Amino acid sequence: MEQDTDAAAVSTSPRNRLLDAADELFSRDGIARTSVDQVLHRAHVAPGTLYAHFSGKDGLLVAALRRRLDRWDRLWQDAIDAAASPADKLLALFDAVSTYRGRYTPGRGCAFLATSTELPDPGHPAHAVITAESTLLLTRLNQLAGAVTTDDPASLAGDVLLVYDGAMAGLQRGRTPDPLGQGRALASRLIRTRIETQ
Amino acid sequence: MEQDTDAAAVSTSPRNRLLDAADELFSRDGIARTSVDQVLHRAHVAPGTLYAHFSGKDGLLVAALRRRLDRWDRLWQDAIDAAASPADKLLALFDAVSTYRGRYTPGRGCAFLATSTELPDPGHPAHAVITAESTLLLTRLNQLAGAVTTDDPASLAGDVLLVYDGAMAGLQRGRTPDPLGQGRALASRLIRTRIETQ
DNA sequence: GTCTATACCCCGATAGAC
DNA sequence: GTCTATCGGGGTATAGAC
Repeated sequence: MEQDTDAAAVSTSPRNRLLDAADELFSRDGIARTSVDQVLHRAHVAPGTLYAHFSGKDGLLVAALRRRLDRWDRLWQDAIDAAASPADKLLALFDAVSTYRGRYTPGRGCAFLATSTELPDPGHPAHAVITAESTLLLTRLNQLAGAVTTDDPASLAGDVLLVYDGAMAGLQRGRTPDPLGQGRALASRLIRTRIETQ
Repeated sequence: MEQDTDAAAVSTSPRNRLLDAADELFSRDGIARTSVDQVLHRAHVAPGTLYAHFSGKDGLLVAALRRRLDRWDRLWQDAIDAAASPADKLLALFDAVSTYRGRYTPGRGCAFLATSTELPDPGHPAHAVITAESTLLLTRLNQLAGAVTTDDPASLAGDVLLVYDGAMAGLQRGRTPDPLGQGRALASRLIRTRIETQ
């Protein structure tokens, strides 16, 4: 046995290997269906090591979500900074998702949407990170929409968020080939309409 | 003990009580986090009865999803028939969701999206019902879009599906108050734009 | 910090009387 | 069909040596 299921898993610290394994398996197979044993095996780590670094499965999940949100925050901001026009800065949301999925494990969709589905209890510790992601999306989209139009930017931000959520759900469902591209195209049209009619 | 957690649960057959309990608990707390014991207790039914009617927890889930899809199919079609214009028939999708949520247990969002998240394995028996829901949405939306515009109706149908998925994900996340109303409004604008520019 | 071994619990499913 | 009692298995978490 002892076959390497993940080649990169052995090159970093046990803590990082645990986060990598958790991130990938939770996203791919679901949280409840992924046992701690599977995570340990994939990370090449012993049980005690997990409980030395995290409070348990929940603690590992929260840490993985937090890392995911940090990475996403930075990557999205970089995409915004690289965009030239206000419209492109708003559309950078969709490009950033593509970049994220290319750089890290694509998974099956949005980990925050998936976690809020699997653990609907607002009292669960993961809920804090889920809420933080919502706050980040809402505040940043509102800022960016304000640079595109002065006529009810909150409404534009809400529309873009709705389309974004649709793309995330579309990735999860997998019934259409490219929900991200479709969402970007629709958002682009929405923005253009706003600019024209103001 | 022996307290009634659900008043209506005792008035129908054991099979229906099981379906009601499963539908509500799976949707509210998640499938994995809902134990068979909880379903049995809520349905006031003994273990053997469940396994006399269904193959097990999975079988119960599939049957509950199937009933959900049947109800949704009928209810949506009724809303379409009641609508006057082609545009309203396309928008009936969002009204039908509101009606469904009012008539049956609202739950936290879309059971098919939630199930595809919790059980991503395409080999799982629930996958057949999930696919059937996708097919129903796609085919019916394409038909309805064809009555609205002759210029690339598939694209309009795809946009409406994206907005619908966004509303479903929005219900799940619960970060904005009324994703369904917002989705209906956005879809209405998309349809109007198509009619004007053709 | 990391390993092997294991405790302890809950879950899904079944057995057998009625 | 419905009840009570229970079996077997896999789950999370911990203990104790190194």
